[in-house]
Amino acid sequence: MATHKKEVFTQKEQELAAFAKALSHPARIAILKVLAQRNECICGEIVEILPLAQSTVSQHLKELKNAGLIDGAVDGPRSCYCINWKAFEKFNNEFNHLFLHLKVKNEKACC
Amino acid sequence: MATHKKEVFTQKEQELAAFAKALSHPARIAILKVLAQRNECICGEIVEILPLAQSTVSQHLKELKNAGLIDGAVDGPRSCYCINWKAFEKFNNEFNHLFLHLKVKNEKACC
DNA sequence: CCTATTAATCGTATATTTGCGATATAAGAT
DNA sequence: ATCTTATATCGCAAATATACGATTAATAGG
Repeated sequence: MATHKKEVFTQKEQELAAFAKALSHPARIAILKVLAQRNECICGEIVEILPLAQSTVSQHLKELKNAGLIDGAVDGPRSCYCINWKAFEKFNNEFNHLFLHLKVKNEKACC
Repeated sequence: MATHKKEVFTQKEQELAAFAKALSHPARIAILKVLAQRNECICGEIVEILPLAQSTVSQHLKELKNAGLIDGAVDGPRSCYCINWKAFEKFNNEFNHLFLHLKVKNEKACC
């Protein structure tokens, strides 16, 4: 009946899942790649590069921004986005912390 | 009208997005934590630990398995799962490769 | 003020995800 | 063979996500 019992899980679990969710669509990966490659912040350029409608790109940007992975600023009539590297570092750290240090403990697979 | 234009993106982008999607739910993060902490492979224990129905847990396990993040083996009347560390390493490497080495290039934020 | 440009938002259609109970399956125990 | 235990799968309901066109908002330039 009910959907999404997210509240039941820990803060960390929800946070990590939220990060991962932001990365869970190829379009958003592609957007991040564009933002990472250009030193300048882009906006409508992304629309030209990706085979998606302007409104769709805008929506993906919004999700990335909500997740904290990018920053956005209004620059006159256009918008300027760039990657929030600190957030990426945090995600990477949390990810490594959660799993990779446990790897040493039980490297041997059991199945 | 049409949904999901995933095909339009590169193999790498789709692959990374698929990994991220597998991690994009707190329940799956929690399952992976349990699997990582126990040296032995678990199965129904997860159902007892998580506040989810057996069928729901089974479905999450299936998704993790499909994504290649865990391995599963039938052990008599029960099933045995464990983390596929190689897949995790691959995910981590791809992730770092895509973004973190670009960080050096343009550390200075622009927004 | 009017117009063009750029981006955000709204409305809508469709697809996917999530969750659960019920049922099926498979193997060990009796 | 039957019963029990442990999982997977099916079918369904509700929630989300994805994509797009159309519209709105905001600004720069004339």
